[in-house]
Amino acid sequence: MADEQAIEVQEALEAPERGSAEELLDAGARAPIDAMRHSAAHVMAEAVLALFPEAKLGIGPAIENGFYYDFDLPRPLTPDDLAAIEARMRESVAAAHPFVRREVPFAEARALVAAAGQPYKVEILDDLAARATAAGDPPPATSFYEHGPFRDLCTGPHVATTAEIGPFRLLAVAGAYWRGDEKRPMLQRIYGTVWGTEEELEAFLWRREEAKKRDHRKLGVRLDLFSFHDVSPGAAFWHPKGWRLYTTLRDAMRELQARRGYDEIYTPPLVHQKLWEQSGHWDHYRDNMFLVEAEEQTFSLKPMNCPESSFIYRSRLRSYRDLPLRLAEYGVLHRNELSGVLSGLTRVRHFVTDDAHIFVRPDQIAAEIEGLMGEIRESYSWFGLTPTLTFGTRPDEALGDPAVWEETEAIMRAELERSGLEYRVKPKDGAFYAPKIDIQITDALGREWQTATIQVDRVMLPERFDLWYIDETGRQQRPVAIHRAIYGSLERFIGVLTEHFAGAFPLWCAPVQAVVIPIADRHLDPARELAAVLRGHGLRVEVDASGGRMQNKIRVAQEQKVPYMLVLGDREVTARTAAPRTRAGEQQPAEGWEALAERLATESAARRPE
RNA sequence: GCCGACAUAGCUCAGCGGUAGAGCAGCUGUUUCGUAAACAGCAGGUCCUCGGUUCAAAUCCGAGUGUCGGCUCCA
Repeated sequence: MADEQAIEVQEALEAPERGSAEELLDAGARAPIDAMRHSAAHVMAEAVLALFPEAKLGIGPAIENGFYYDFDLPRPLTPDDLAAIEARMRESVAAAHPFVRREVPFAEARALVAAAGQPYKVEILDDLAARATAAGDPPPATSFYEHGPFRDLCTGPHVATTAEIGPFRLLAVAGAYWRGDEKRPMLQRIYGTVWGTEEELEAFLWRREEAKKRDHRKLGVRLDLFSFHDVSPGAAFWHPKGWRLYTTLRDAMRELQARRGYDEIYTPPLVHQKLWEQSGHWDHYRDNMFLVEAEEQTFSLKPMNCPESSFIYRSRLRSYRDLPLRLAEYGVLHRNELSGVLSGLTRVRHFVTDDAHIFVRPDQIAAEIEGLMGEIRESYSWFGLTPTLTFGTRPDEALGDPAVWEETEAIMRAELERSGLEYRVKPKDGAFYAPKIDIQITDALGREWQTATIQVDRVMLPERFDLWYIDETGRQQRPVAIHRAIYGSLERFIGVLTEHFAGAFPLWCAPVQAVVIPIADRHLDPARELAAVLRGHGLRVEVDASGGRMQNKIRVAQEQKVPYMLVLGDREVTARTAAPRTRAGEQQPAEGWEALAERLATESAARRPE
């Protein structure tokens, strides 16, 4: 059942560059990097005020990699403005203004910011006062930080002088609602990055460039995997190569699921309104659903599979002996995401998840989770990824008996421990109907993505859809419904993999596993024969029949990131061999066709990440 | 949805009031080549859509569509 959080494949948090230098001190300045970044925000505000005296200041915190500051300005900023602001900032840094802290009584502080014509700052203070009053406290003491001509309401801390701000760069300007509230004014947010050393700044900018190069939206076009068209925003058109990748990933998961005792089902994508009323989506999720009218009835494209799987569960009487019942479904889902948030494959309106609903008896929860951990560990090893886990516990407004929650959470926690995988706990971060384990992966550029999720639901599906089974004493019992996905959305997973591997997919899932390269046209027929031999072993092979030179064919295959290039010239044709070259540039000794086919097929079947 | 930017050949981009351009890819021909680009020629466009300004619009203005950067980080 579940609301939007059920299988939250869409909510991946892209958190660029975690860890690294964040908490490090700059050796020279001895200032924590956050103080440096926050100080840079002040310096930027100083520069903006110098250029736009009428600017109203929002907030300007340190963030991952840098800082931002929000401004209410008379006109939109241009890239030229950014350059001008950055130039003024450098002057301020060169002037080495000391940061001076001043403690100021509340009333005086309020008068100061009001006199300065800073309504957002006044609002911040009024909020603080209101909160203090609500807690029965007197208005809080406040502090200002000053440097040179600039003064800002601020708790600090800051570096000693503006000269201690490390190498920085302004990055972008973007709209941001005041306090993240779409009903409040839209401010202009300027993002910047600051680092302790020039090398770190360069490294950051390099990673940023590299991330741009690896962007799956660009690689998807270059590798001919998929395309997007305005006739269906937020939905990929899969080209033959992309679809090969897609089906290969899906079929690998199907193979694993078959081994693990899953059954696969398929339920209709178009479902009557009344189901959504029963599930609760009609009240809570309608805005995100695509509605379709037919004969004065309202249907919706399903945003998730859960409710319909309950029909299959209830299609016959279930015995305790039938459980666990593992129903996997590659259902086609549609969610009407706001047009502004769509982004390549990672934020789409149409997608498919490797979804499953597992119905178990309460005494089977632990064993099932243990099994799921194994599934996750195995499938992520295909890509050389090590998942990290996040355990979300009971939120404040949760459905169901707190005692049952506690019991479930205890079981899950024990299994997390046993799994040996790294995990963190986010208290109260569970779905409102189920504690959950979210799975994150960190890609080759250190970016973290959320993919899979496991939710142990003892309320929503079981109760709301009135599911039960007959126990050994003949009584009706509620099953537990475990919602789980491992890849999450295939679309998104492919987007993440594309960026992780920079398009150089492991052999086992590469859309084209080998290209046969005839040196001259007289080698074309043998090349086709070789390709047939390889295809006979289930390999995905192409022949480069273009009129180009061998060097050019290698270059093309190299750019297409094909794992193996099999060169065929006079020597090889005579000997019925081929000379393999890997995309890493390694030249391997010529090998007989059959032996080569067997070797590559074995390598492929092993599903190794390379 | 909201703020800003962008939309020119299959791809990457130039042109920014006066006859639509390049590189790559494609096609044709020549070359038949030994591990990351042979040579030559040809073809390729409602300059996103609709409306407006102008003698004249890819270019300026407005609306629409799509794409991109953001809209969580609370002095």
